[in-house]
Amino acid sequence: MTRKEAKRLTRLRLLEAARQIVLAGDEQAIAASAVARAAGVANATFYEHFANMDELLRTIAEELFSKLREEVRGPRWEAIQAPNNEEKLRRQFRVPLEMLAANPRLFRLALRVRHQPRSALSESSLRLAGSTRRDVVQELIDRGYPASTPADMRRLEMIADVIIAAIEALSLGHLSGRYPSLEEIVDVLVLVSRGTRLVRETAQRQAAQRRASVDA
Amino acid sequence: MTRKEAKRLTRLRLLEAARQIVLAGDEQAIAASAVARAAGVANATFYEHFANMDELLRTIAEELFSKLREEVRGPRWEAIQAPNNEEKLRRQFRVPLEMLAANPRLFRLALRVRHQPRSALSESSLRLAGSTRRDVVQELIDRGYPASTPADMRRLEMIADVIIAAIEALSLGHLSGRYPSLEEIVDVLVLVSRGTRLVRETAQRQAAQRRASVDA
DNA sequence: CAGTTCACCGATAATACTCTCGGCGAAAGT
DNA sequence: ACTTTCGCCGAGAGTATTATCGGTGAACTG
Repeated sequence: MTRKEAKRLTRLRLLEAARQIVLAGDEQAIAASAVARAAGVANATFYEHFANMDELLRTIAEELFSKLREEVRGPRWEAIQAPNNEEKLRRQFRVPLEMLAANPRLFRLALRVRHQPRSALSESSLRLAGSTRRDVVQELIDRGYPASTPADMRRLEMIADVIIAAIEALSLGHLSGRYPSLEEIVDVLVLVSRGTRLVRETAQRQAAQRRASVDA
Repeated sequence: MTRKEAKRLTRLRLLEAARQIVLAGDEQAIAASAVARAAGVANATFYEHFANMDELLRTIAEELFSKLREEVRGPRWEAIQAPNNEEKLRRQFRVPLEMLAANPRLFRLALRVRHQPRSALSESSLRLAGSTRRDVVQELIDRGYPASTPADMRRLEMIADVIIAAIEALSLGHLSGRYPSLEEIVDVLVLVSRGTRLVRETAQRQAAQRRASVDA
């Protein structure tokens, strides 16, 4: 079935052309005609594959952002394997930093699109942001942060928001050349997270007290 | 000179119409004709006042973002007046939080536009971001953080970036309804900044040692 | 009061984009 | 081999925008 394959190929060519335009930062005024031109097919052919531009944009947004999510999330087990706690914490910051630095165009796209409710790309970007927050919250719970009351959960979400925002802001500084050394960035992130550990220690003390009173 | 006044008035009407469109989040596809229509003047009249859309956008960007800067920066003296150090720190977080929460459309515009190099609005937004960072760095220096070496300065800029990113991220969470209580947000910000104070204490200890060795 | 300026406007040329329609030619079916 | 399918395309109707040009009448000038 060569015909199906050919169609799949032109669809892929259209998607790839659009991906390049979007990653280059020109997604504002992206036009079906421009995508078709870049893909080397006629204008009308675009509409054989997609009902309109939004449908194509939603497709590539899904691909790009789920890829970014996997890239940032995937190597976490590696971070967890670290020999001691200090190094484990450093890796949990270093791994996402490296991933964002390695995908600057995709990272910048995610930032650009996040606050643009009218864009077809924003929905996927927001889903990515939401799942990242959930992941970080889960990580905090695994590290022993308290999560029993709604107020606890709100605090964990806030801490997660701060950690994510910090990693993003410093990655951006790295990409723009202001902070050339990733290790210096990790130093600051470790420093910042030191304050939040008070939350955990308080919770552990309280848990110990609870255990003691049960024993008594 | 009623004619000059009339002209100034229609210019203001055009600016106000554009401001509303931009703050409503429709700055992507904003058109000269749409602005003229909203301002109640003919299309051609737009070009009596501005050479093109970009010129108008740069004008309102300058106005809006310098206003936002003043609003966030202005009440700082009030924060500094606080009775004790703990309350002073809390106010230094609370004041910008309240300002961002009080200007949600403008705040969201600043976020939206920041990573959009092709937008006529981005330049002003980036200037705002840069000056905010300088302000926060200065604040850290005033609070006794070390700033003698380039590495010190980089660290202060990173800490400032983290503080700003944290305030913005949590303000956004507040606006989206996730964190209804500003006091809970301030709690988390205080917690986070606790870790960075290690930098200051180390510097002060070193300064004390220097003084001691000079005395000796 | 006569002449001039000028803020505004209607009309329009030029440009760009979306989406559809009918046809063509090669692959697929029988 | 003959027919059908279908992926692609050229052309074009419909729509929206930018930017300009000449006209108009009221404000300004002397």
